[in-house]
Amino acid sequence: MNLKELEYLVAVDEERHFHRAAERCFVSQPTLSGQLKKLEDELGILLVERSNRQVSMTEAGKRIVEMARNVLAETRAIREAAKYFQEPMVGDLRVGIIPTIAPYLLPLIMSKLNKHFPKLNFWLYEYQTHILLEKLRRSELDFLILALPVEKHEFTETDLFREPFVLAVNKNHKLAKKKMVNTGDIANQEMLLLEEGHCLRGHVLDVCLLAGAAEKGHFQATSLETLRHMVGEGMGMTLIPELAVPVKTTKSDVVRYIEFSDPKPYRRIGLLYRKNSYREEVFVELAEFIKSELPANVFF
Amino acid sequence: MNLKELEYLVAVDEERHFHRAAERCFVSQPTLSGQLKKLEDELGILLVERSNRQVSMTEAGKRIVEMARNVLAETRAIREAAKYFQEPMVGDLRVGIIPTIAPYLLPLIMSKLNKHFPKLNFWLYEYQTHILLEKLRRSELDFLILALPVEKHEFTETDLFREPFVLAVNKNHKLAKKKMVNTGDIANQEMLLLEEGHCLRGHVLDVCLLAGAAEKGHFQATSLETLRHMVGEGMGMTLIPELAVPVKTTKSDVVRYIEFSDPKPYRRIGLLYRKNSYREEVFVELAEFIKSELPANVFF
DNA sequence: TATTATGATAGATAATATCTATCATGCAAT
DNA sequence: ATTGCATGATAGATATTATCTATCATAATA
Repeated sequence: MNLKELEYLVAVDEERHFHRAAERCFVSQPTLSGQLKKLEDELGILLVERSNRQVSMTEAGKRIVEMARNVLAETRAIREAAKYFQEPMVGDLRVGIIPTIAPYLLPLIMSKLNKHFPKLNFWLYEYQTHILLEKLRRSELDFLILALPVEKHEFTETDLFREPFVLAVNKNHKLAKKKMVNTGDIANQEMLLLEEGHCLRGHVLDVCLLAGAAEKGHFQATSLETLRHMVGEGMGMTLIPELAVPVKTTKSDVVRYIEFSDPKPYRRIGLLYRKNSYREEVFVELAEFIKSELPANVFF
Repeated sequence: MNLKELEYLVAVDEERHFHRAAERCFVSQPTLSGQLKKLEDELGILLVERSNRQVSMTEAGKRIVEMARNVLAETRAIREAAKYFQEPMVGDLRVGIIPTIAPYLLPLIMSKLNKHFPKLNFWLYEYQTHILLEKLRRSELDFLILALPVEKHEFTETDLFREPFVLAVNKNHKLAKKKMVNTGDIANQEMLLLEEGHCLRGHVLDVCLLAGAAEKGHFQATSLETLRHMVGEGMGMTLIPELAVPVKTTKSDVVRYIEFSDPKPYRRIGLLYRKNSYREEVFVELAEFIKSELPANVFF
């Protein structure tokens, strides 16, 4: 068995055609045929069902081509790791961020990140936590920025900051004039929440349950911005994470944002990457840099 | 890059000596030296630090040798999978079982399993759940028999049976003469429990908390048999899983086992294996067979 | 029945992994 | 300082094998 044979097998699985598969591997069709046959002989089983009209994989072939893909992915990873060791802070970095952080955090840090790590290319992907975790596991992403904890022992967590929640109410609400609120103020209130799937929904719900507030039924929002507009329409109140609060608010704004007095409710935001990732040092350095560039209001 | 180069790298890492490493790979030392150099040239980094007196791995080498090991492990898995497809019900099967099931379940099924699957060699390993899960993840074991659920999304669960708990009391205890008990009977009682680490401890504790019983302090047992003896010594009562109850009990036995009336407390016992394991069919067939051979008292 | 698409086979060639023999280096004992 | 020893590197020859071109075999289709 060798890596080329496995490449040929994968190519045949994907092209379902020996000639095209061979072309893709930059070899002639007899070469590919021969090497594939050699692999089958060595393994003692038929992997590919050939007929003059169509190519298909046997049951064994389907299983083994998956394993072959794993092997090839790992060899790619070796090459990438080698490149990294040649020069650590160079190359592509695929970053996953949850939708309730991305639009508020990225404008604060991206230009600084690009300036400080000029040879790193950041590829940004925005998905909900469960999708990000799956993509991280499959090595489709290199690290994530999301709300902690996630409690997956295959990943390493690094804290970035604690983001306080702020109460968002309509300007006509009786709480709108207060400078500060405490959790007692929202007891027995009904809260607008994000739809299922957003981790923020769960965190806000936790705060609400603790404070004695409940979810306002039939009003689940699909994004934080929708939620904000719903508050603006006077449909209810909600909790907004600090970074999503506009920096400047004027008296004409229909939504008022009111800080909580201590102990403030908050969520932990952090960085997540695969344990023993060879780029661990990069991630740690990134985390340190991001921390140093954050506004003071997320450290309290 | 090819598989042999990776083998040579791993051998050098393990032998820390080019000649011995070459011997292990059945090639001459110049061959190994040359191929390793080729790998380093291709990757563009030094993997092995050579001096006349000692061989050591560079930082990059340490990381990459780990990845190389992964690649080689996966190729071994391909070969094993191929063997499996040649003849599915043949070969070695490494089975992990928790200590509160193994000594009671295995005598009931092992001889029948060996008769029914004569070409399968069962290698049995007894550890607590968290160790088994780690070994399963690392492919050191093929499947587990343990208490469900474990809620690891990388594994597939298959139910085997529901094992009722039975109350074990000393023959002099006031409950000893009852034919049946219900959870009300153990309210406010103190229970002897297994030490931390055994999943059975948690399950029994759940039942106790629900029934209003509490743990008897300072008396944690290291095994189910110790627990049974402690009951025999009159130190207290406990819950014993059905399969651990002796088939025949006589009036002279110091421990009395009393069934619960419905709804009986129970634990789910099942089979666990890695998702997408190519041997899934074997495990499903094994589960079916085990189910068909179990005594009726674990199905209720 | 001829045509076409497809994978298999044969034999030659190029690439390369491997071998043996030897060298270069530096530590250790004298 | 000198010699011997252990160890990895190098050179050149050889064996292995991956690959190529040309051709064949097969079956579906017109």
